[in-house]
Amino acid sequence: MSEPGEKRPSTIHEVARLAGVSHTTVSRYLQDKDSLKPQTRVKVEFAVKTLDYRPNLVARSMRTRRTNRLAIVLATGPHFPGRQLAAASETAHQAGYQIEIVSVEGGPKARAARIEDLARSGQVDGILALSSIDIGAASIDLKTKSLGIPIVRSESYDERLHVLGELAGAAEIGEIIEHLSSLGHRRFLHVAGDQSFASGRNRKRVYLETIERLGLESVGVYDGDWTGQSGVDAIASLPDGCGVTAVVAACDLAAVGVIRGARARGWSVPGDLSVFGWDDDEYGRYALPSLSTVAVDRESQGRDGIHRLLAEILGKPAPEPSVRSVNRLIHRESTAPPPLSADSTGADGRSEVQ
Amino acid sequence: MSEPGEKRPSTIHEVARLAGVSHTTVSRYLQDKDSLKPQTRVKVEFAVKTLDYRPNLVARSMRTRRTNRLAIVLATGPHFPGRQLAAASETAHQAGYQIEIVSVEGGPKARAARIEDLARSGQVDGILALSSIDIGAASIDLKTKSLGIPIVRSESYDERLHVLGELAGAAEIGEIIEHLSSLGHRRFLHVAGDQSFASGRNRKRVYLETIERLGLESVGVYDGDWTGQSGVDAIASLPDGCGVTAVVAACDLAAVGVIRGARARGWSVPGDLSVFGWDDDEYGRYALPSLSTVAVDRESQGRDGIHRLLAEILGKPAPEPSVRSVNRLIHRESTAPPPLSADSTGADGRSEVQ
DNA sequence: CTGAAAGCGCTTACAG
DNA sequence: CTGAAAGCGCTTACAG
Repeated sequence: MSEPGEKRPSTIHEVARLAGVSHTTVSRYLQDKDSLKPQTRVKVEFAVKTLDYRPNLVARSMRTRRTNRLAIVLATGPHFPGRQLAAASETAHQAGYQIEIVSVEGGPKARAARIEDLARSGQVDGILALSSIDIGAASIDLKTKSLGIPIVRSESYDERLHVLGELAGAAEIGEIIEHLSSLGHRRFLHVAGDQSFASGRNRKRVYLETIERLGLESVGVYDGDWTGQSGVDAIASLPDGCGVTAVVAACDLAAVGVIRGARARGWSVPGDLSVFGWDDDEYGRYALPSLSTVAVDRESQGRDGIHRLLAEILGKPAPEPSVRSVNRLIHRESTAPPPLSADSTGADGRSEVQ
Repeated sequence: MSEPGEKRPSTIHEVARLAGVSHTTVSRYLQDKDSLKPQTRVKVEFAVKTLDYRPNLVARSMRTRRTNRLAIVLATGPHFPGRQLAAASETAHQAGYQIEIVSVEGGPKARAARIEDLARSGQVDGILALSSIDIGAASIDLKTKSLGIPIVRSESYDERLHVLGELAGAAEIGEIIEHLSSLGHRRFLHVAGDQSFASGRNRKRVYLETIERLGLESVGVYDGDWTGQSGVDAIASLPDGCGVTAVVAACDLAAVGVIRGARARGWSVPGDLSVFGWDDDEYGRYALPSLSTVAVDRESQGRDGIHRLLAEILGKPAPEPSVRSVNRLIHRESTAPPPLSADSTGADGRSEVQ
């Protein structure tokens, strides 16, 4: 292991010796170069450069009881929150913090345990749980225990304000249905996301409530799992002649599956069936037909999450989100008015050739 | 900051006091419960449980000079290596290591600097750079410097063996062209990936070499950037009557763009134009037409990367990859023999309605 | 099998 | 402006 060229990193003492000062002075230089008299500063500067010295961050943390590191926990899955992360990293770096991403696996219980270990390991100053991870009830346990460091759950602006109550974080599903209704659609299907995720549950609930509120009809909810296959299966499971003309999918991938499933039954999209997704994934922009969807302001989510976490760490009041995060509907080729004969998805089937 | 309910985490000394033993004994208990005599062990066990004690990992690391943490560095981008990460995490956990994911931003220079800082911070025992990140020449600098900890670059099996020489990591491009050629295709187009990535460069090089080797024709290489738009633009840039019948895209997203671009010119896929992607993204499976592509064995990549890193850390010889990683071609609806009249992508254009 | 002592590499009062 | 001393919470020889 100790090979010839392998230098051990130099310590603050070695720098001090080379500079001819005490290690206290070197430490001071590290904290604030201007606290040294110029002549001393030059000597230390030289020694640091010569030895290419970097402070041992573990030792520093041990002494200061701070790490300047923030953990973002998430579950690796089909929907990796890359854009939230990028924005969160940038925000954290600006505040002088490093980000570490920790993926936690297993059930809610195992995940909560892992988060608690992390919180109490002394290795990070705070934890941001992206909303894509579901620690559910376990997060309440975490709250009541004292973990020593703040844990913040990233949520959408709407969820945070609780303004929309039951609609929290899925209000756009209501807008989608209203829009489709205004185009003339009356019979809907929802391909739900994994119900172990809050986002999946909320979208399903808002779907049902909006159908009810507007006096529309639902041919049912297909309990999917965010996959393309669930979209295919949802359509395949529909009885002939059900008369559905619009599908609200919980995510873009499921929506693409719905379109494929529709094609397999000879239904045209959007001729016979309108399909709405959620995510604004890049694929949907180029798909045939391109996908109507919900563009999520992931950057704000990541940014605001870090801001709230930093506020808690520093003991400041929770900040107002800089900009109201906008989850806006994007209308593309997969939605249109329903066919004149509302039963084109009925028993007689195919109204489009290939 | 110090709120009423906020307990400070307990220390090994407090456990020792409660158990009526020395903190040395508690530490010993933490390392190996069987090294204590049963009666003592019970007392310590009780104290640990009562105080819900967790060792401060920062202090432990400081003392042992090991962290049992591995960093995986990557650049956040359109192709997030979720599956490699999941496999890498699992492998690391089995070996008793925690994984931390660090995203490094900026140019190659800035990224290399960030990696060096990390390596010398004492916060991790080793670093795995997923091949999706390009530290290029900077990685050589990193090698020559002594960073104190091992850094391993994750590469595909082929890259590692250097068996294929120039074809490293992109051999499947050759297979794709051979297959398309066997179907009767003669004129090709390559939509290249970002040339600042090794994978982008290799695929382009193998494309050109294979075209040459098989005596085929290329109407050119469109220098793309992994996006769907680059696929659209590549097709739009083609002169009328160029006679191309097959497109080899550097990734699935570009391939989807190509299909959309073809449709915009009235070309049918695969009727007039065959399109091959690379990635086996889930979208391509459900797209219309579904996408022929290359399935990458990302799990093996992640697993093998960690195995090699652990071997270096422990000073063992580099392990043979458990299974030869197989990047296999998947043939779906987007490829077929060329049209009988080979100039269907020519000036007269549209051979398919809608 | 157990305890007293040293020390990992830093930072931060406290003196001067 | 600078230095000597204490200490962050652990682990690990070294004695007993």
